[in-house]
Amino acid sequence: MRIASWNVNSVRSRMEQLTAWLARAAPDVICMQETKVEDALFPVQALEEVGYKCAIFGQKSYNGVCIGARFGLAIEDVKRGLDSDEPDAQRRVIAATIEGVRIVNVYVPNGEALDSPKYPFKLDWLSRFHAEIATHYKPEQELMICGDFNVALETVDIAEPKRWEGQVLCTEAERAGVRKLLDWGLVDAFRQHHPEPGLYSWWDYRMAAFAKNKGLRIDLALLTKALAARCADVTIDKRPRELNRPSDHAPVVVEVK
DNA sequence: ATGGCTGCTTTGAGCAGA
Repeated sequence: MRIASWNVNSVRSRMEQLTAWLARAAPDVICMQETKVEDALFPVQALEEVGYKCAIFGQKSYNGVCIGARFGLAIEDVKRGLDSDEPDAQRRVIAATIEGVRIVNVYVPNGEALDSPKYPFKLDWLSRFHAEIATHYKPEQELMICGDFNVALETVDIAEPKRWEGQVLCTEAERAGVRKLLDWGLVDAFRQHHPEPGLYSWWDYRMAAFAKNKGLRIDLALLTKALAARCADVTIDKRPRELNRPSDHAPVVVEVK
């Protein structure tokens, strides 16, 4: 089974690139973040026309997540949001079971800046997310948490570590929030297969960051050991980022035997 | 380099992303 995760930065403005990529990469599951559309306006039919059924959890303009699965694969036990969410919470998590694998698709808050209220919101969100995982799941089961974590865990995940030192996406407090998940019983599957530097998942739209490969690896696939044992490879597909008016994120593809 | 791109929004300047 091939499971992909992609922050598409608006599913509607990305439809042409998304459907072309799905046809080429042929994932069995596509987890999207930042769909930026309320459920009633989500392009359900267009995705069905290219062979994917979607479980969606969106909102107008901001955030929004989706798990799509190739026809024939049942999307079971869908859960939207966190136990600790307020009724009108930002829509950042959707979970489902497909082929016996529990998949939790997340769009972690950006945090904006150290002096912004969004930064403590991000840290609190990570804490609440950890509580959600620890409450509902066991490290022994086959579980994947994938998505846009908006955290670069290591220096090797940053093209310009000095420029980013202490900045949002790279602070110790944010990293501690993600490491708490790892300590619970998950591995950063991409790094297990690709320890080398220069590999990123996001590049700023500005300053020709992609052309210079000045990126960050902030899109992750965290797997329990039980699932990591079945993982043949994890890749970041840079090709969609080369297109005209792309998402600023590249898809991450997890191959499970 | 506090700009620089891009997508969204009661359509056009301001917010948000990262």
